[in-house]
Amino acid sequence: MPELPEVETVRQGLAPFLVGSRIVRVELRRKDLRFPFPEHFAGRLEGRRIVALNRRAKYLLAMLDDDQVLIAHLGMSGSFRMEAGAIGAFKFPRDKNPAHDHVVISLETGCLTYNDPRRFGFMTLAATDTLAEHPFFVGLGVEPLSNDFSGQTLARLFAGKTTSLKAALLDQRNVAGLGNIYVCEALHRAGLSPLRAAGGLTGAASEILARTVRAVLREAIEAGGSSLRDHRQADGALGYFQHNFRVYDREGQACANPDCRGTIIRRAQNGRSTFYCPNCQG
DNA sequence: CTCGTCCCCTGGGAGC
DNA sequence: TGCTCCCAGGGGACGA
Repeated sequence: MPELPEVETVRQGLAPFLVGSRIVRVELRRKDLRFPFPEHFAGRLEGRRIVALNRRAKYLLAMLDDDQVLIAHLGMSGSFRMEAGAIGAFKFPRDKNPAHDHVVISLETGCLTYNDPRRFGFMTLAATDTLAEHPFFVGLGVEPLSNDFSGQTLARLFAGKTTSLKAALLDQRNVAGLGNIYVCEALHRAGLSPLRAAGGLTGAASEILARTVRAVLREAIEAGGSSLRDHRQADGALGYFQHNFRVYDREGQACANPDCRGTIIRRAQNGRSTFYCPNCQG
């Protein structure tokens, strides 16, 4: 699911409701998601005020007023939904208990529900000042929308690597936040074959690739992300970047590049589907 | 290092 | 309708 643009869309949608709001009650409807919830999870959240809502790679980070961070990862199918309402006025999802609503967080500003059919997502708590050393974050690569990301960065990261461009971009230790969709889309826009060795990139190609990665992420965020099955914006609205896919899930269709008469193909790389145009991606 | 494979889990779609 | 099989925005463990 959720790659960087979807997580960022969720962050932007939730921030107006969460930042400055106090957590009133936390209801856990099971003892675990991908991992067990930490000890006293609900109790450690209740009464806390959220002072900022940040994102690192595909992680959402709710900074709390006691210098703890609520870390949330959406896995493949996780989503948050915010139902705004004054305190006392919002309703805990009462009668209906939708099968995959696993966490319900009541705030002064409304009700935040975490839904995750496949339960590959998770939530945990960490101390703010140790976040950089936390196992989830210590090995994470560069943020592709930060000033640290450039063609030079890519060239340095990929130098000497024999692995494919596809695998190198998907590896969160290099660039953090890209997933299968946006790697495929960026490589197509850059005119680069996903099969090429990452270490063989020229300086010019690195620049183009860095630019297209940023462009495709920015456009996707602008579009509210890509809604395939599970992704929703925080208010429940669908993202619409999936209509702008040029290769992802377009096997057998004509290449979207107007100068190209190729046909999109799908092939497995590192156990995941890669979509690309063998004609214009060299 | 890099690869393939299997795993976590549920659901949707294709094909029979 | 129903069954089986394959596939899915992620990530990690393990062995070759």
